[in-house]
Amino acid sequence: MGRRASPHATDAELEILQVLWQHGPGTVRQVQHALDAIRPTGYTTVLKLMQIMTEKGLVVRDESQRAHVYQAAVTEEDVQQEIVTHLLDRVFAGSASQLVLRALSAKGASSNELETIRQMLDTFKGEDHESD
Amino acid sequence: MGRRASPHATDAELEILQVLWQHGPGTVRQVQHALDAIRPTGYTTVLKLMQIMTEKGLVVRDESQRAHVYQAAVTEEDVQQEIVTHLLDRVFAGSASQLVLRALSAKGASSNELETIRQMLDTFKGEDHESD
DNA sequence: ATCGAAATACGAATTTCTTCGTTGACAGGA
DNA sequence: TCCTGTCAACGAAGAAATTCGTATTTCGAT
Repeated sequence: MGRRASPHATDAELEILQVLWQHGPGTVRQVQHALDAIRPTGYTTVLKLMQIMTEKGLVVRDESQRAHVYQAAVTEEDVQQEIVTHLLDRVFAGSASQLVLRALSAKGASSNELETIRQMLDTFKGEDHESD
Repeated sequence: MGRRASPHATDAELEILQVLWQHGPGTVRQVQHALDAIRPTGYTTVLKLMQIMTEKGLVVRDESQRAHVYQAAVTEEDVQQEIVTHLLDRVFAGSASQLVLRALSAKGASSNELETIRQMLDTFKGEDHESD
């Protein structure tokens, strides 16, 4: 049958969204250049993707210029949240600590990052308190 | 055109792997019952998936019995690690702390879980030292 | 006004994912 | 033995994803 019940962005779409999130609004050409720097990517391929993303509502475009300017229509936060929620269900059986463990060992997080995470923990401890 | 060795387990495949990880080796019927309890799932659907997973090397099967017994051929750890690594690249631009943040807010982690995570942080601080 | 570069639109070809119907094999009981 | 229920095998159908070739439009420079 079809794909996911919830409108997930695909891998290729996520790559494009990352470019838009990091560099702000841009033309197809600009996005294609950014992607091509990482991996050979054709112009029409990127164009087609971005047209589909427009239909899906993942991006919006300003057609007032000859080279249309595209902009992310979903926030980085929302997309990240959705994917992580889905991931917890499907791969981690709901265990957030398992996920965190994998995230840490995935890249040998720096002390800097560890400190950032520690502060987040404190924040959460203050906000949300429920015993098990 | 064979299927790639062990690229990415799909969503449906991950559901099956979870059952095998949690309950150990089982027949198609057993897995189908487990999945059906969560969501209506046909027998032949599960069978087909597990046949494909065998080709991909995600599971192995013992055919000595009439009802073949399937077993996960990849560990939960490896699959989780692979997916998180991919996710960091594609959605979090390498920021582990961002991923952790989303994981925490995804389910309002319990104090119990927060404590577990805190301990993991200490472990990592001891193991890996970089900046700061 | 014309030519050429650059951009968009269109759609085809290919692959993968997911679901499920059908068929044939096989084992145990009446 | 023959019937019945269970199982694996096979393939097909439909949707989505991905890539890219070709046609068309448009802007600006000559």
